[in-house]
Amino acid sequence: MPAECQDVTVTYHHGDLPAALLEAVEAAVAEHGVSAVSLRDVARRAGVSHSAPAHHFGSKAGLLTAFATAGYWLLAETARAEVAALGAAGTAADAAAEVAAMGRGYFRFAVGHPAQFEVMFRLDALNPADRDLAAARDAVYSLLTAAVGRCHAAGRLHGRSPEVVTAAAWSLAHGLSALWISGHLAQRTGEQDPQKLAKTVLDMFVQAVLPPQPVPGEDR
Amino acid sequence: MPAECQDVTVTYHHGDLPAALLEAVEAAVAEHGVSAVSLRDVARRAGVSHSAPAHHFGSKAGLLTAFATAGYWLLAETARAEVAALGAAGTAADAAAEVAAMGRGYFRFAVGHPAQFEVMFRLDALNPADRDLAAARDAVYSLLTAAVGRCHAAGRLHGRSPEVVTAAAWSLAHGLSALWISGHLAQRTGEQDPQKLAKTVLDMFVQAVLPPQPVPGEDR
DNA sequence: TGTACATCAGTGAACGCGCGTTCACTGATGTAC
DNA sequence: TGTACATCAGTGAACGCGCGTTCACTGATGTAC
Repeated sequence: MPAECQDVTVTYHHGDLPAALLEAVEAAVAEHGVSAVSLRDVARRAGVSHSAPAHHFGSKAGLLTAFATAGYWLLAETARAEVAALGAAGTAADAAAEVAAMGRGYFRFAVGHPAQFEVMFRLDALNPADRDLAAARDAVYSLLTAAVGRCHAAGRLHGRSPEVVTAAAWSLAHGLSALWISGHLAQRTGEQDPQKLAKTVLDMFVQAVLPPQPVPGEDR
Repeated sequence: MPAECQDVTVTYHHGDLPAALLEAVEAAVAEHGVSAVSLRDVARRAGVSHSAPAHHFGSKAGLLTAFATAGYWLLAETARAEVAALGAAGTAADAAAEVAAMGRGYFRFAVGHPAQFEVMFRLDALNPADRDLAAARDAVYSLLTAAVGRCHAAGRLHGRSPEVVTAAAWSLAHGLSALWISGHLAQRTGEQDPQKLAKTVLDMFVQAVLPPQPVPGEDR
């Protein structure tokens, strides 16, 4: 019945049903909100019997946990890509610029995959003890702490604690993402290009909090 | 049946059932998470028939919208109180310090009423066109824009756009709140006192982004 | 002081619904020999 | 090349459940006269 499957030979074995189910979750969340997602709805979207998702993921929480885990990996990839784009021009880049780039990556992922981003932080819907989820989360977090550590080494913390700078940078990127997705920031700032807003805000933060070694008489 | 009602004369008319229902929402959300809240559960907690909530609030979305609206008013009050506490010592305070105080108020509200804070941003569960909700939201937002405006007037924006500073401050406070409530920040920073963490982060932001008129040769 | 009446708060039975989970099953695939 | 068998993906019927909403109702309150 789904249009996109018309020309595909429908077989008993799907091929990669787990992946198809995760895509269906994205669509279902985007359409009806996280609270309205059901295993049966997801199965319907994937064109599969309603008990198939439970077969692969054990339970509703299992399905959402897998979806969130995939989200963290994709977030890590997006942040890394944004940092890599910095170095395209040349050399081992400015550590502070990397922090800003990661913020942009975080934001880009969130805005590009709002449903997934939301599920990642809907803790009451996930299996809290899941190992894979924790590993994916750790991977993302260590990207940020490493970059702040590099700023520290480069003498750009100006006496501030790395933990505090990390918490601030993470909070800023997270808040930007959540408020943009919810529509609040778009409504209040009138800004239409989310990436532009994020870049402006993040650059301001990095410039103010992680300036280069102070030059006497510097103004900004 | 609820213990706290034992010594109260139970009458047919409750007195202030709407308020009691909103308190029950808080408890229900805190216990089972937003997704698991039901009108029937809330009614049960308030010791009232399951159709009473619909009588007062029209629908489930109506109940949650009223809960969120009350949250915005309380948030505004908390932020104002934190600013007022600044002036206790003396005079018309530092505009930048007001921004930090509002951030602390935002955070204090969120941590003190996590269930309410969560519902306020669970847009898919609210009546989006509700007038009272919009008015309460506006009240909160205008507190922040006014404070940033005062910073502007005091020459503390250093050429930055007020809109961008506002977006950054809001995002930072919001991200701090969301990440603390979810437990992520507590886990990663090891900090146990949320207020202390918030104060440190917010002070750092304000000091870096909204410094006093630059003094030649200043370092920090 | 007493009676009538309008108003509104709260009730409880009934409805139809979609849900998550379970379980015995069937169909397809691949490997061993 | 062919047969047997194990494995696992996916099925579909069945279960019991709690839900939101509706609606005719009853109980309490207050006001008019």
